[in-house]
Amino acid sequence: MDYTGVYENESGVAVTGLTGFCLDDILDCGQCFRWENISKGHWRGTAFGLCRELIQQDDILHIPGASMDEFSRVWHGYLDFGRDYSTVREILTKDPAMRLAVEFTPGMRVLRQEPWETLCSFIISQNNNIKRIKGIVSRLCELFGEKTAGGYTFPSPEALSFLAESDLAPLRCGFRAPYILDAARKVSSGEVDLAGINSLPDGEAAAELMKIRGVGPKVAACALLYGFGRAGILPVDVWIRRALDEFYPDGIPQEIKEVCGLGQQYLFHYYRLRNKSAN
DNA sequence: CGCCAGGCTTCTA
DNA sequence: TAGAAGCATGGC
Repeated sequence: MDYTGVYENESGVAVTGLTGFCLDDILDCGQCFRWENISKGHWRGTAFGLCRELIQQDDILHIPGASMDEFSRVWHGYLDFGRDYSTVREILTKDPAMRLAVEFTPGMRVLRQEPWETLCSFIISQNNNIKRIKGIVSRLCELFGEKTAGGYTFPSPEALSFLAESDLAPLRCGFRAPYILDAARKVSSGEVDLAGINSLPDGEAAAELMKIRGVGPKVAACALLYGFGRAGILPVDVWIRRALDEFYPDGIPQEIKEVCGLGQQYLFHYYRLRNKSAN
């Protein structure tokens, strides 16, 4: 367990005794696109239709407005508290290159996001930069999501399936517009069965997602890792490609394969920040 | 201004 | 079947 207690008080929920948890690293590492930074350790965003602030002060996470029930239904899973990251770090640090990445941001975690939102967001991510991905996703939610207290939900595949390509023009998402619509239509019709993904092995799960135009190996891998909790799947983008070439010319060591998708998140963040000034 | 971005589809040899 | 070109848009 990566926390020792959860309490509800008049302002919301507090998660105490956190270890291996750094909100700033978790929400600003390219795995999610709907969180806005207010100040250090303080973020606002929407997940599972709930607009909340997340505030970390040392080893305490505050979620104003949340209830105990909401925490166990939504945030426990979203923040991946069901997984013991001290064990994850222990496995990853067996490998010297991965040790560098883990020690760089020991508080990294991989969120467990909504499957459809994750798939759609990473369709938008292709050949794109994180700043602009956030803008497109934000406009998508404001235009086609449902208004909630403080924000907007991520639009359902059904809602998007009725749209024409011209309706998506305000998103300014370029060549990705037909991909979004194809995904929405295939998911809402059941031609691509998101609910059934969980019962498929990795390869077949990826193949199911790749029935959608604009979904290739990388987008499918991201959806499976971030949206379906497949810790052993490793998305390879341009940054990870460079890191793999530098650190693992002979492939990923067998001993870390079961959590290499999680390792990828530490590595992505480490390598990107090391080889760029920032973003 | 030019290069590039959490890639994919299509064209070409 | 491998490799390159083309793709919209805007960040830096």
